[in-house]
Amino acid sequence: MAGKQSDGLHARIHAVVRRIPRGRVASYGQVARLAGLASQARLVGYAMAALPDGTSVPWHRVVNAQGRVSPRATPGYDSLQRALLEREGVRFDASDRIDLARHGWQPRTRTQR
DNA sequence: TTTATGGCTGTCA
DNA sequence: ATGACAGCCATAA
Repeated sequence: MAGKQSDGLHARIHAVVRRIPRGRVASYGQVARLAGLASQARLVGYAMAALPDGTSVPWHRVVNAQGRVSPRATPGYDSLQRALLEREGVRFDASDRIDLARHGWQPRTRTQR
């Protein structure tokens, strides 16, 4: 294991984010929880921020618990995220909000439980 | 090493 | 519904 511990952490987060289907969104907390990092939603955000430009990780499918695109430090990226989501068919509310009940990613079929 | 901040979340007023 | 506080921990200076 010549790697660093953070590699596994990031890999785990990336794996979860990668599992988000197109046209769907997940919250940081949800991703964190699925990655085994319960209550560490921030780390997910940092892991996303650390992603390279040409990443294959659909970071734009990750939004906050309010179903909105979090205002990032870099201006322009927020609109980019929204554009990418709209491009996938995700609709935004008049308050720039996403209907999580409709576009929210559900890794488990809750209807059966 | 310490300090400060951050692509968050949940609870309380 | 909105606004303020605290908690979790990685990354940067």
